[in-house]
Amino acid sequence: MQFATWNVNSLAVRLPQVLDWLATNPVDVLALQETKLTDDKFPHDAFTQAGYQAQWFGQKTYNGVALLTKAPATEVVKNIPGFDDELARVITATVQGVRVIGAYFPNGQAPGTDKFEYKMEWLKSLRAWVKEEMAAHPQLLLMGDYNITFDDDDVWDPQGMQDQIHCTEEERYHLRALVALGLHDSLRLFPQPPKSYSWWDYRDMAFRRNRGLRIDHILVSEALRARATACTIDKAPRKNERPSDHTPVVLTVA
DNA sequence: ATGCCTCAGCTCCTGAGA
Repeated sequence: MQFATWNVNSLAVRLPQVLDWLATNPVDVLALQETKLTDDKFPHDAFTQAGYQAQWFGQKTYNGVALLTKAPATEVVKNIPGFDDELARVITATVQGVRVIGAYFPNGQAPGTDKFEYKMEWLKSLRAWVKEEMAAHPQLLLMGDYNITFDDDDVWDPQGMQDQIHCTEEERYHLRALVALGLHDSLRLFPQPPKSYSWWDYRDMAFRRNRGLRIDHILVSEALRARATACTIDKAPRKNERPSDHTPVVLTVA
């Protein structure tokens, strides 16, 4: 069984690329972020024709998340229960016995801003809720665009980005606190090429120069870690014409 | 350079992303 996450930066623009990718990477679950579509505009027919059922939760202009699944998705929850949020960032469902949380974590803009404070509050609420979900669902996976790096290995220029957004100690504290619930960073369960990133700026030929960040993650519960056999970053879609600035992360479990 | 690209939209500039 395979799970993947991909921030597509507008599903309206990227739909053909997502369909192409699914045709060659027929994963069981694909979590999308930054669909940037209101729910009435979600292209569910295109996914149905491709053999995927969809659950979606969007809004105008920004944010928006979805889960594409081969098998039916049940117990669907949108956003974080108990956390009042105007922004569409989280979608959760049970698929083939696995609790799947797809999330678009807040960017946070810069330390000291209102958006950074919102990111901290959001992270706190997410953690409380993930803890509850883990108690109810031993087989659990939290994947998406975290907008946080774990450490210097996730950053092309650790010195230049020290204490900058995605790399602050406060953000990393919250990321480690999620792990401390009993989750595992899938990618690092397996050997990876050095300088493995999931996002590259559109500017300055950043992808060609591999000036990137690893900010898209798949965290898995202990029960799912025991089943994991591979985790990879697929850089191929970043080479497309009009690519998303993010590229998919893929987890394989037995 | 509070910029460099890219995307959405009250669209020919601005806000936001990361």
